[in-house]
Amino acid sequence: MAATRVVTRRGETRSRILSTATELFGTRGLDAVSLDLIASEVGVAKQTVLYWFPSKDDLVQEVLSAVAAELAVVVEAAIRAASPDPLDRLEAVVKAVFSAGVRKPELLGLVREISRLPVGSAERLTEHLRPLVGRAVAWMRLEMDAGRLRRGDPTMIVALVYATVTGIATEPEALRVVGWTADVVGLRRLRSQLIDFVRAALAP
Amino acid sequence: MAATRVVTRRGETRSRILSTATELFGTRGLDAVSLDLIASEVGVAKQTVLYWFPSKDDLVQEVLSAVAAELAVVVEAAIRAASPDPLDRLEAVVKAVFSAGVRKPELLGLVREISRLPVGSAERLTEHLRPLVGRAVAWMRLEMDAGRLRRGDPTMIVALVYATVTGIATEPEALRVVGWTADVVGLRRLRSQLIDFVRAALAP
DNA sequence: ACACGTTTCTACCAATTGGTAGAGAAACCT
DNA sequence: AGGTTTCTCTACCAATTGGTAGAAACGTGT
Repeated sequence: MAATRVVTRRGETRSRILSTATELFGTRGLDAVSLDLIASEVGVAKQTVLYWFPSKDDLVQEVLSAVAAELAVVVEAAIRAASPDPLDRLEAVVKAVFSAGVRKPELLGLVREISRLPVGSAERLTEHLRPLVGRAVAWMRLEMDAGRLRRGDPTMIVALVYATVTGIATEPEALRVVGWTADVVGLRRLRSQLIDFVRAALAP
Repeated sequence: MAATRVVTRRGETRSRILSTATELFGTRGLDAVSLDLIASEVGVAKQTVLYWFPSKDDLVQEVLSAVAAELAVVVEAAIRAASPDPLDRLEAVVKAVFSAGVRKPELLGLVREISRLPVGSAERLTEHLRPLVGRAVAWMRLEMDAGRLRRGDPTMIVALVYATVTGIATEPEALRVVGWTADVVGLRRLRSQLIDFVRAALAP
């Protein structure tokens, strides 16, 4: 029986592999996801994956780059759209990141996995995010000096906000310990408390 | 050549396997750590591991129980030692958990891994932690009613504090993006900012 | 019709995985 | 001493891992 080949647009296979890999890596972890799994999920042979990405490591690198880029876009858009008041701006970013984390858990899941990436492999992610973080720190220092944000070490504060948001957005399982449910109501409640929490922590 | 057997106290091998497994699982993730690795780290054959723990899953379960128990002890001790003022008490707990996380990253690392544990497997951890969380929520509600803590949904607040502390304590790699260094000075600075952050977020 | 580059495939491979079977020490008990 | 239980080992095994070699299908230009 001759295998009937589904006609696809040029390069489409590649991008489908990339997005499937991103999702799987982000939700289950890099080690737990095999090339076979990715391939079967995409509906293709493992060797097709290895044709587009010479090795698993190459695939991981590209996934990390793509994730960092997407996150950067989300944050930038939120900043640009928000009012100049620092707490409003912060709320906009928190909301945007939280929404992204809920819609695509793999985004934050991958960022959170930096710590157990093979050394040097995380560079792809951090290099992409560094300018974003740098600007956030500078901006925060400015607002602190102007008395519109609570005083503190800006770099640590950025890190703390990041830890809080990603921590809360990536651990629905852990939240079930406190009786939280992942429905629409639960999500709204969680988001509103998250924003209150961050606002209270940073109000001058 | 006859293998010379090192004389060990009864049951010592078992506990050595357990603690080594805890450390490896917590720092590298459950999937990334093989029985062979654990065995060689302990200095024993893989089958010795399988003698004490009939399967990898059994080992994981015991590790989770042990971790949960240890965390519970740390938290309880901190609560008992602290002054009754809610913010002081909270600070004591945050300090204790943070210290534990720095001293033994695997503790919080494993808790953080709940979300990607095989379903039902996380129960061991959550069951151990549930009473602790329950008491924390009840206590927080009381203090809120008395006006000594900022108002909010107590369960969500507990979750947020947890997310903040574990997030910041388990991601030294991510912190390097903001130029943080993992030396004594960096750690002290991080801890002080973390406590300020949580205090500010919860002060009435 | 044919050649040629692109894309996907089948067929393998060595290494590693969790796990089984059973032998051989060591300690403990009459 | 001899027997039994406790503990650790060597020797395997089937399944899965990331990866290689190379053939077949496809589209395109001639």
